[in-house]
Amino acid sequence: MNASRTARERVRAELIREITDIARRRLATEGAGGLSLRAVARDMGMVSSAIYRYFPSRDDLLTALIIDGYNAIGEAVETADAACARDDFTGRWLAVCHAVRTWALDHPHEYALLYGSPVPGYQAPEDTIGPASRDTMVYGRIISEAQAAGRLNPPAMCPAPPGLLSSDADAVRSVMPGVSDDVVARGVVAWTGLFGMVNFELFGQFNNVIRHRRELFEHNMLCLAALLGLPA
Amino acid sequence: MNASRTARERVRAELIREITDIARRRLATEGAGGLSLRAVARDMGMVSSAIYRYFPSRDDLLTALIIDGYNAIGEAVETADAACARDDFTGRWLAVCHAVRTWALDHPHEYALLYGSPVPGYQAPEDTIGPASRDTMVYGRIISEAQAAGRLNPPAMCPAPPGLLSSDADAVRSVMPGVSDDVVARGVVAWTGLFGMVNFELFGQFNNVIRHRRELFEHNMLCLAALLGLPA
DNA sequence: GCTCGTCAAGAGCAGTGCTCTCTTTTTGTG
DNA sequence: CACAAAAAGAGAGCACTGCTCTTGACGAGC
Repeated sequence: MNASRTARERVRAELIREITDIARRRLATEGAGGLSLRAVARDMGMVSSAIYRYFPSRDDLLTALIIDGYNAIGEAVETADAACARDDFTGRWLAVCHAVRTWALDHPHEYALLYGSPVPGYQAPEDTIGPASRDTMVYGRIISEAQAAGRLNPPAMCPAPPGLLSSDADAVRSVMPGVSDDVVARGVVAWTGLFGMVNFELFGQFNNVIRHRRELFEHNMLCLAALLGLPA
Repeated sequence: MNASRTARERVRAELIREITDIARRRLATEGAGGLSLRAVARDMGMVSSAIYRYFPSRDDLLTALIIDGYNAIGEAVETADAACARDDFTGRWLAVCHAVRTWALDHPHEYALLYGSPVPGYQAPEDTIGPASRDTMVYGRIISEAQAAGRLNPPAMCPAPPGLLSSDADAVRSVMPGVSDDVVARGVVAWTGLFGMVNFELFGQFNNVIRHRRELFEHNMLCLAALLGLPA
């Protein structure tokens, strides 16, 4: 009986996988707003109402895609980091930056779903926050390990962070242990700077202005690395 | 005849203004995806088809809102900058940062329309690129004037920008004349860093992590000011 | 006064998310 | 093996969307 129940479960899981695959493909061509359950159903030769057996609403399908997306970019970042020498902290940071940018360029609509404007009327459920931090955890580990190795020497240029921020710094330190409030703040600058750069490129703010985007990106990420105090 | 034609034109212009006002109000509550011409028409006691006399398509209405939005944030940035002493370059930068952030928090959906993911299926027409750079021009002027006043002393920490980037730097220098390639690159870092920070706050990446957002924002913008070489 | 352009109004098309009912298929159990 | 229960598919239907087309009224210029 366990096997038979698994049989049904298996075809169900298979269908769910197929639905998300088709939805992802449609997402890539039409964008998040053009994602329609009816169209997905049509693509699989299913009647529109049947799809509600698998995803009770459009938002649930969206949630599945978001979780998959976070896991995909998280995995991309993890493998990029893993390919570097452990003590090449700047190289690891740069690899993470390029992994984020490359994944974003390869999956623009999925990236927009994760880091762009929230889909109107859609509220991200709790299930997304776990996968959502996979990439950030890799980043935090790099900083922490650089700190622990004594290779993190942030140049004295930023003002001291206001003491008010130490409680927030504690929260950040859960993914980036062992660093000072100052490094936490710089860490947020670099991390948001990375995504700010990717957003500008992807969302069109660089159109007709910046042509050598990869080069500028890499150079700017090195600037942020210097701000972080990673070795040159 | 000129007066009468003007009379007609006047009521037409008045209606267009009313439509965009209502659309903006709906945008604020429903978001870009929920912007519906029929709903706007209903709000003004108009039959849905009549609205197409004024905006031939939903995208045209969106374009109008985008242009208005760029002008609004541009104006906010301009007045914030104008309120500062001309030679307080760091203060002007900080004022610009806060103006962007405050405007974004006050008009989240409009901001998302401008700096968030592009609306699927919507292609921004040429008319938007002028107003789109109002805020950037203020920013560029601050950097240029600081440079001209000899108050821009970027700390030696970034690597030299690759020569490949000098053509892109020329393009950027059209809004930020008189600065080196190095300053151009740092300028892009700071500008994208500003919007990266605002995006993270607005799009939810700081949820459950950062509580003192204004304080962290200001501190981080000061870090970026230091990276730019603005006086402390 | 008549014509012509502008506008409001309505019907209609194709599409959407989602719900309901009805039927078929599959499954675990007496 | 037969049968009730659970799950899935199919279809109709509701209220909504953007957009088009036609019809009829109104006002300005010849």
